[in-house]
Amino acid sequence: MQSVTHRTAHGAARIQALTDTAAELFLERGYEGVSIDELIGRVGGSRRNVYGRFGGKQGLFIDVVTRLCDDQTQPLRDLDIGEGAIGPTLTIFGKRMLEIVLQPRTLALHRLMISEGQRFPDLAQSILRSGHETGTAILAEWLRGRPGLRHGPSPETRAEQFVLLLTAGPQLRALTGHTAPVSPDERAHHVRETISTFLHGALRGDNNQHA
Amino acid sequence: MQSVTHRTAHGAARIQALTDTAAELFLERGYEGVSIDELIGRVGGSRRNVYGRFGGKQGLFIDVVTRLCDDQTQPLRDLDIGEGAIGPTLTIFGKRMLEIVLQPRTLALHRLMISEGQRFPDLAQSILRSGHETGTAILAEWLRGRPGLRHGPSPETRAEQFVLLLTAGPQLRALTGHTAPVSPDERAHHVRETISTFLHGALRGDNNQHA
DNA sequence: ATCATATGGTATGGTATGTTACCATATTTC
DNA sequence: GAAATATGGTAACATACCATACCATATGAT
Repeated sequence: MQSVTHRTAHGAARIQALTDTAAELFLERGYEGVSIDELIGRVGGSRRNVYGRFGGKQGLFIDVVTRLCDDQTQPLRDLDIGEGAIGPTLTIFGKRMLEIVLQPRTLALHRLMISEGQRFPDLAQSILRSGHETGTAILAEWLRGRPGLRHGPSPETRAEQFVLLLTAGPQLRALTGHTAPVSPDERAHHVRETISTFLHGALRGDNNQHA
Repeated sequence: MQSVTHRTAHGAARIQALTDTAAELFLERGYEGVSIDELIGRVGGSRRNVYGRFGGKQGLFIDVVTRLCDDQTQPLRDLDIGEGAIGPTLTIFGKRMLEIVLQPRTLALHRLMISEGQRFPDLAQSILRSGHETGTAILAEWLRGRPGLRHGPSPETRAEQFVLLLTAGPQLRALTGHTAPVSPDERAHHVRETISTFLHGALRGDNNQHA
């Protein structure tokens, strides 16, 4: 293990390239699908950059995925849903959220969470928190204190219901190789269907009776 | 490749034990996590049972997972939801479906679908069809021709919405190591919340207006 | 009873991989 | 300018693993 300080400028750039390339490779093929040899072959430099700075393959993986989690959280935090009526607000939120979830990087990170969840339990939870849970928390905060919601489930539960209703289907299809709703029209249609069910339910002429 | 007929009784039992053990190991550790050496070590016999009958590790994996798909479909087909009112019917269906989804085997198969989906695309779709899609198809069939549903999404879409709303959350938590709703009470509560939102929506005093 | 076949057990080839070690060179710091 | 340190490149070590081959034996078919 070498000192963390005293980085050569060239070395710092090398480390940057190392983590960037490692991120792409890990996202594409998972933990076991990437060999240090190939990684070094692409980036250049020597193995000591991996073992000296990250303590090995596992350390590199943890470092890379942790960074990917931060990157994933950012666009969710930037998602400003404003103060409009509930219908338009959910439309804005839904379109943006669906867009983020269906990005190749988000999908790959989600796959990583499930594939390597046994080997790296803490990482799996970090991914879940930085993605899914952050999205629902933002929506829950908006829903809280908002009038007009039916009694029953908490805002957190409502928010999770909406997010799952919105994302789970397309995400599952994308992960299994089916084509997800790719065109903006298809996505808008899906968002509309989701909001309709979420707000009004499937029952016709429902007037607040119980199930 | 040896003849498929002329199986010794002893040999047939050996093959059975081979696929059974392989199923457990693959479900637990994935494709790359299992070595032929360990498999043979547990079951006994020789490697030729793998290479002669299944053509190698990939063949064994495909055979095993295909069988697991059939096993997974069976309890879904046995799920008789009868002809009752929509509320009680969804309760029955929801409880049973949630129970099936949260079984360790179902969870492991779901994880396999996502982990090895790149290496075995056809298998991933088989798993999706035999599980998720079979469940939604059964519910969609029941919903079709049923009066009282709001216009808009098709029965297939409605059924998928219900199934995702019901299963996606607990499944995701279970796959990432969080504790899923394990006690019958927790599950019943989750089913109730799901049905409430699915039937009536989140909006109070909703009287069929559009979003 | 005899022959064909399936099976067991072991050995072997070849490849891939994670990890550590060593030495020469370039770069930074004093 | 000199010492300290980071970095590059290569090699070596130790495993692990898939796949195939070979021969002796047990089992089933005729």
